[in-house]
Amino acid sequence: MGRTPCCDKKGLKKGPWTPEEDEILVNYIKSNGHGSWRTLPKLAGLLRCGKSCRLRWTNYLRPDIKRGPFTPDEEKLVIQLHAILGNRWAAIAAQLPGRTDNEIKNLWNTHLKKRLLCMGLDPQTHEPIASFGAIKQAPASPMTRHMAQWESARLEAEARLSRESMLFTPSPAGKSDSDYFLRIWNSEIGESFRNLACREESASLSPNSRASSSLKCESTRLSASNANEESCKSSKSCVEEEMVVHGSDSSCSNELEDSSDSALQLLLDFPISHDDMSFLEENIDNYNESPAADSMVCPF
DNA sequence: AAACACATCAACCGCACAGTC
DNA sequence: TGACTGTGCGGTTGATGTGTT
Repeated sequence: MGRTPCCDKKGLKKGPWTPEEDEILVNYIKSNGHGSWRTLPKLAGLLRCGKSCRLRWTNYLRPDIKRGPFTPDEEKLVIQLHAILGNRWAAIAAQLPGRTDNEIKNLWNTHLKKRLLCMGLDPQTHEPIASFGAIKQAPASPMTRHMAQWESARLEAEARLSRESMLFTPSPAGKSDSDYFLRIWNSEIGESFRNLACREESASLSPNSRASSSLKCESTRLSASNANEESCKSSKSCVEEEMVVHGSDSSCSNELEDSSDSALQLLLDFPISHDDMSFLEENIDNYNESPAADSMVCPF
């Protein structure tokens, strides 16, 4: 039993969108919302299939799209997220406000993949390629992979919710990014990272201090959970709690933006597994310092 | 200036999954 | 419970732009 096509293809236009079509689509969605994508083209008077309309809107016409080249930080973030999520472009895109899955997928296929290859890293596993004679790296443990899968699923769910809420309840200018990351940090995703941190910390402590550490972690976890339930009324305190967990000094900035940046950085820099990520961290620095890496002489 | 190679990115295609009946 | 529908995602393609010979 084959699937029925998403719409009747006869008489429907394909190929690049014209400015007129864009205008029709934008005007329609602004006044009516997209509703059912399948019926949208008919209602809006477009000779396109619903799928095409959805793609055009999400990848190009959406008002929150950020255009222009990726910054080094964004590229670093993409690489780190790819190491965790793999080719789950939508989930990765959700962590980069204003960027689309298509855009990130293109960035990966045209630049980042090549750069990793040139650095002697397998773009899929992010592990050194043996033939490059790179430092031998232990494969990630099954536990790590399992955790990554859970994180991946959680990220995706969180991402979807965030994206939807952002789409329909635009936040004041300049506030969205920080709130966005704080939301992630205080979500289950953040919780699992916090728990990981607790385990890491406990493992390196004596039994006595381990007990107090786990208490501290538990109370932190509960605090974060409560904060989450209360929509994290005090963003700063949420982040400061994480500073305690990570054994970092609590001299974080009072600025909201700085706090959320710290939260994001903690999330990204967190040693999911030293086996998994440490070599990547080292290489990412090199990669950032040599933006022309993709133009290097490389066998790939 | 022309021809060619390569890079980029918008758009399409087909599959998977969740929801509905 | 299974057929069917709608939507989203990831892989791939092809048009266009840019650089090189």
